[in-house]
Amino acid sequence: MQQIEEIISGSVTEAIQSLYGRVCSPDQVQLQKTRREFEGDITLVVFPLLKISRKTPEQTASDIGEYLVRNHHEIKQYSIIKGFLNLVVHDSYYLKTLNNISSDKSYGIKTGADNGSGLHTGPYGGDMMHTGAEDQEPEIFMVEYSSPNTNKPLHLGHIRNNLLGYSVCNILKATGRRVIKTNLVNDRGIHICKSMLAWLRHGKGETPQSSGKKGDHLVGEYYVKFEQEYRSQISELIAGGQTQEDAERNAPLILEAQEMLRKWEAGDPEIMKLWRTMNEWVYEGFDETYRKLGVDFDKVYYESETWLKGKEIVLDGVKNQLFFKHHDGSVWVDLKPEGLDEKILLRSDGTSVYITQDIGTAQLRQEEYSPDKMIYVVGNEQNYHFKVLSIILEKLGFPWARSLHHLSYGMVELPEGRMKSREGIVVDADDLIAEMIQTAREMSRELGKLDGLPEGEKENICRIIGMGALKYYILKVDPVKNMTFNPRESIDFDGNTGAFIQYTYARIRSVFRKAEELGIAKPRNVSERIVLNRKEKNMLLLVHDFPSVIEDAARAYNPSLIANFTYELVREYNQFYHDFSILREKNTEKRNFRMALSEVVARVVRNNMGLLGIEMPERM
RNA sequence: GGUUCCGUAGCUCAGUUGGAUAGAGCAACAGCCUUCUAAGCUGUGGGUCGCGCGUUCGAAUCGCGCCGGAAUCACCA
Repeated sequence: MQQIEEIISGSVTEAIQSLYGRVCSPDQVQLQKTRREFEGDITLVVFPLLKISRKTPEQTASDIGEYLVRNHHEIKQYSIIKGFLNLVVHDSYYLKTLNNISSDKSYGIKTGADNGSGLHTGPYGGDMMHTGAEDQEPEIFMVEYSSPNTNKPLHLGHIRNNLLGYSVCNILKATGRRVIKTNLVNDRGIHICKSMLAWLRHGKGETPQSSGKKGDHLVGEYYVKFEQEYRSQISELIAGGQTQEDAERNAPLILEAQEMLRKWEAGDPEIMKLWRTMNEWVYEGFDETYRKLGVDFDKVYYESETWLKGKEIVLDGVKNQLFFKHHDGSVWVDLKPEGLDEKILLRSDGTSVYITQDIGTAQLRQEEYSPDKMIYVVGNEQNYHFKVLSIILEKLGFPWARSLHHLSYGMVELPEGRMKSREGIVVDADDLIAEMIQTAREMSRELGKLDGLPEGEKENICRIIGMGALKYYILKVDPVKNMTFNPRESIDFDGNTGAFIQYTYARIRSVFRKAEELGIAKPRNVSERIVLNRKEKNMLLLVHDFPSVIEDAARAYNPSLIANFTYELVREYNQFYHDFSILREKNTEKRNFRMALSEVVARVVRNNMGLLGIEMPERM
């Protein structure tokens, strides 16, 4: 409600000045949307002003209401309920807004997000956002997301990560920031050695080509095989009298894997060759999953290329006495002054740990891109890690240390509880995607709505619906919260779902196809004298708010705000669609208005869903 | 045990600078298609906003203390 709120807020200040001869502070002028059950669009809460007016709430509200109606033609009338001054904004104001929006193809979107989801691009035409900031260099955001290990395929947790990261990037772009999407692939370490070892022992030369398996799944199978074998070795050792801990440390398989890691770090040609080969298989698999998910990256970092960098920085830190060495040669940082514990930075054998590598990568990113802000989309299980990382970078004196932001998101749980990869209770990303699309196919066949369309088009629509359902189901939830993934519910197409939103869009498109059939031209401009009904006004209010919702979502790194806003808008539209005719409206001015309104709603819906990475079907 | 996060209808979730009688969807039940797409719309029932105290004209929202759940505190990543 940016514009009108600014107008009203300004005139309330005026009113107070003129009525009571006092200046009030901006935070005393509290405006909000009028609740549904009362007449009005915007409500002024008068309680904070009573100290100034020294009158009753009713009298104060009445004074101000009177002033506003007299001095501002946008305000049509007012009513007072308790301490709430409800203001009715003139319909013509909203109609004017509609005309502005209609002619501004990039309404609410400052810079086109070139994500291939049909976002309207172009310069921002309106003047509702960021006034005065247009000349400044845009801020650069580097957003890291996905960051998989290369020993197994992507699962449901990665899906939330990828969708969140990708969507946040779109939203940031839409508010005019420059964004560099980045992925940090954990391609080295003990985990991949486990897969490699199991493959050497049992693989018999199996390749994706020879087996017809997707590369990441193939490698993942060997990882599972390793874990199984390792566990049975542990059991044997425990049966032989060892403690759990000793058994885990002494099992021959783990020793062999560790030996392999040492060889890798020493650059053993045989091991390197196998490592490259198996990682290549995984990348081909990942690429396919990313493509299906519709996410991509501008820059990919590999841990194997950055891990040494962190080591250098840490060793410098030792020289400068920021860190210290234990007798065994391991390097630590003391975080007790910060209320934390000591944290290891280099192992006693000199090899680097996870956080070492992250220090190096951060520095590398600064050298290459000098971003204003570095966002890490990483699960909340790593909250501690990122807290420590920030403190260490600050200790090291990097001026950009404070530009790190951990976009922490909650776990995805199944109705039965947490996913456990060791017990095979995981939702595989590829399986899930296939299942969603399959359900969309079955649903479409049942409803028969796509009958008669070419097979390819049908398939594409089902893909759009299935993926939309999945993406919406995940993105509508506030990132900070743990969420339950209920497979049955996720493929639901009723209610607050992606399909419901897509359906609304398809309906509007259908109206316009019909209009074309009937020879009804799209209106260019809408009369500003029309009397609006409740539904129409509600929608205009929402559309009017749209740019500020995107700003909020960008500020909070929270796509769910956009999802929920869009849901509210389409719910309103469906009620309107049910209660009123568009093309059959006899009054031409009204018909034109409703067409223009529908067109704008469709556009906002499409743009918003594009920010979530969700495509819109022309029919469904 | 320390730290951080979460707790709203049977279930999944909204509710964001503190504002009016806390909202949706799912599930259940009852209705609405000769019409621009019924993947829709309408209605009914369903709440100690985890509990308590405090701040305030006003608290789901802020503070403190409990209770419950999750994560984390590794020479794993």
